[in-house]
Amino acid sequence: MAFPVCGPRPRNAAATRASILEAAQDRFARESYDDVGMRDIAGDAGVDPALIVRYFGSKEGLFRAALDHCHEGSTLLDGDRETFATRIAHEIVYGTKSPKKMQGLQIILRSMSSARAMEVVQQQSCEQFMNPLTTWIGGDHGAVSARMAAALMMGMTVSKEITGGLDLSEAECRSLEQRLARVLQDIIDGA
Amino acid sequence: MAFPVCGPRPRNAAATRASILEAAQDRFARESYDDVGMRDIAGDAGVDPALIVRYFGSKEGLFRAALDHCHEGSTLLDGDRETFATRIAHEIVYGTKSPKKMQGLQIILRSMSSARAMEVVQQQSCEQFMNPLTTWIGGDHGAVSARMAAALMMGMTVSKEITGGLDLSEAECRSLEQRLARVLQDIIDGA
DNA sequence: TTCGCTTGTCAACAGCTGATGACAAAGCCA
DNA sequence: TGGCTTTGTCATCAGCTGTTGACAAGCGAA
Repeated sequence: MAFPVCGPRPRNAAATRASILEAAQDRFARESYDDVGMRDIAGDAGVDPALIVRYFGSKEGLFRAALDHCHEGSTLLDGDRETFATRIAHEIVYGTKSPKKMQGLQIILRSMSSARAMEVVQQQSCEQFMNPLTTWIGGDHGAVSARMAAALMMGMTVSKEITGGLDLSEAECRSLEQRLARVLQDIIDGA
Repeated sequence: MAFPVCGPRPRNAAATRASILEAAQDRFARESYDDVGMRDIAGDAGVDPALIVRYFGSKEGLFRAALDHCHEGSTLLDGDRETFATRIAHEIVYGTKSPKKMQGLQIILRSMSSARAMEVVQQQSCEQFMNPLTTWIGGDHGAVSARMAAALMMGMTVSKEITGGLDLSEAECRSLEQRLARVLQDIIDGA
């Protein structure tokens, strides 16, 4: 990621841009828009902060680009419809702290309450998350089902975040996984 | 709230303290910890910012006091167990933007991703929200059920927040309310 | 070589933030 | 009255933030 050798960074605009973008994604997935500084991202990418401004215009521009670059609305929906709920439930209960699969969702949740990032979050969460889910579920009650399913997924992520990981026993984790899968499947089936 | 007449505020420590606390609650329920400034709260309360520091020690102290002062874990659970889900569902779907009933929950969600407020949020959300809910639900699967119920409630609130209110038709709102109530009731019943 | 464009770095700025300590006045007690 | 504490205000500070413009160096073209 960062460049170990001293001296200026090798001249490679595309690679540098990619480094910045990746660093931004990682940071924004872990900390809120306000808590992440340009100097933090620049440091991670091994780059001067001024370069970020040149490439992405502003911090908000970088944030938008980072969120844009997460195409997970589709990857999350990849797979059989019958196993959707079990896959998601497993990911939620046993998934790692910062899973690449849900990086976009993490970024959205982290910065949803920052006034500066709000506009970007609103737009992107609709385009990348809610709308794909709604059409994927389909049917007359697609919008309502999508709302509920998204709420459960986001809520569980928030809940984990707030209490610092779900502190449940092994048996409780299994129970949670099963019940989560069942409720989720019922929701998307329109039960 | 603020004092219309010019000149210094009348000398009344208790009332002034209460004014600050109320202003802080309203602000923190609407904006994130980072977005709310001492000067904002002081302005709302009609007080000099320095006075806040004297009464509450620091911004974090004020935030903790504001969150402490919300005893809604109990008020939210007031009422019959059979109608719990319908009450909550109605509140979520048709509740006002900043309901007094869920002010504590709003504050928690707004500032959950701010590093500075994190510690306070973690502690308070357990004491005021998760633990009461867990014991209220009771039984062997109380902890798991509480997790899921809380996730659904928080997730719906987050979802509304992210998309700027749930833009659904009247019929969809009714459908959402009904389905939400049913799912929620099933969760707390351990189905 | 020399020119010109690209890529990266550096120092610095204006703006805002939370916090501090000196100060003024009110109210109370002797 | 005179002195003391409480209550509120003011000016100001150090620290951090995003952003800017000047500067240095790489690198291909003429």
